Amino acid sequence: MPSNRQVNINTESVDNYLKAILALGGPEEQSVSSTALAQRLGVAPASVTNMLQKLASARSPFVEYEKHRGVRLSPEGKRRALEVLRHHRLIETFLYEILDFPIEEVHDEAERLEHFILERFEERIAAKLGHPKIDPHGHCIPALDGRMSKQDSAPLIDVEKDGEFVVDSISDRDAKLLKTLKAHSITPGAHLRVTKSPHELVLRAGKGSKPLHLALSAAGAVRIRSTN
Amino acid sequence: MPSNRQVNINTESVDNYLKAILALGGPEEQSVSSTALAQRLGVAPASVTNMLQKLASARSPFVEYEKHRGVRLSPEGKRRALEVLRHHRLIETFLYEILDFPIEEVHDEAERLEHFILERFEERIAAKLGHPKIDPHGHCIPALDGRMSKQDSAPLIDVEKDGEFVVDSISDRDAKLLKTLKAHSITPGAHLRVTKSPHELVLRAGKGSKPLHLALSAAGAVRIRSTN
DNA sequence: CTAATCATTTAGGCTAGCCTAAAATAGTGA
DNA sequence: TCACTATTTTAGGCTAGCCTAAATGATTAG
Repeated sequence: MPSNRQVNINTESVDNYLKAILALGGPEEQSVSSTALAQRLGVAPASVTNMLQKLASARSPFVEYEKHRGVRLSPEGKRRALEVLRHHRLIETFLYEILDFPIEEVHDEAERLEHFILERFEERIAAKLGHPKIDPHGHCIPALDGRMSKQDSAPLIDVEKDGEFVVDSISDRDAKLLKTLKAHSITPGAHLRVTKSPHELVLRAGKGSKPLHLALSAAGAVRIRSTN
Repeated sequence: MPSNRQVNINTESVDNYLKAILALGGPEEQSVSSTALAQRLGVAPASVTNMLQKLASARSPFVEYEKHRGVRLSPEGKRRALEVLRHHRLIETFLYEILDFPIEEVHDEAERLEHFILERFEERIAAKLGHPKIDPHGHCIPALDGRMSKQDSAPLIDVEKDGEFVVDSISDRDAKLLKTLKAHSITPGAHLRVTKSPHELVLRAGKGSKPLHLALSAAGAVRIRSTN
């Protein structure tokens, strides 16, 4: 009696694992460690191992996983991860544009809703919004087929010398930071003058807005591109 | 060591039980049997008993439950049930009005979403919709404080003699029926001529629409009021 | 090249919510 | 009233997803 029993996998939990692997793997889709996943998802490393084993041994596996060597998305896993990301960003856009949510609140609400909507819902809000390509944080929204244009931007933390840039995007995971940045008019598309000092960056957007002193630790959340 | 351990209750499941008790108890809030609940929720009677015991022994109980005598909502349970009902009906209205969903699809989608939205979301869509009092099926939407105006209508199945009526509301639980009714212009507010025969009702709405032969078994889904 | 450290996996447990089968209770007709 | 039937509850099991503690594997400093 071989142990090919069917294992049921809770979609919500799986989605969260896949999204985390997508995000942590970065654009080069590097393999991701259990610990990194555990930290991001707020669960114990042992729980991650457990789930990865399930994901890898499903009928059509969502991940490629070798013991002790981290995990990568399979093509199927990547497809699903991008689908969830598309849901997430469309919902964020929708909450912001149609329901007038403040920018710093859309992430948490979208996080909750993204698992429970069907294609039809997605289709309708995409249509209602005119099939947007960018969400209110400046992030690309994957197309229906999973294609997503490459980001032509760099994290603010990599800035070498003082200068002027355009804000490309801002991570949605830290609501407080998002609110602070908004209060200083630092939003996607804004022009930004950056002055570097040992422990912080000083940011100035537009003219009327006060300069913002940003700890280097927070500067990874903002991506910029050159003004031209 | 007393057994006063804290029991965690999954909100989604609880919500479904509370909604079912509210619906089956009717406007007089009669006590509801395990079997009726089991049937409506699609679970085994034993599962219902189990859950009712949990609901009744929670810190602030959602139901009043006596073995073998059915179950009623506690004030707290009623409050929550009406809150979920409000969510459900607001979401339905929203899907129909803003996202242009076909009427027969809004129920299932709302069913999925209603558990996962926060007050803030509810608030926004209520505002966006102009604080509607009636959903697209003709059902009252409970107010924020749980108050809901009494239905001044009767089930179509109670019609004694032929006559003309106004469609008050239509149950959203049978998508197929909803679609059929729509095709015959039988929607909330429509004028309806009803002809009774032993096994069916014949319904005619407006002038251009064909008469609909409706089995008595389906006639509980439609509520009517008198034309005046 | 070995020992210490760090990362990861295994083993064993827990809870929620469902199930089935068996036991108990309530209701009813003779 | 008593037995029969239908309803409801109890008892015992299962799975998913989490946990902790212990064991194992990988890596790195001396």
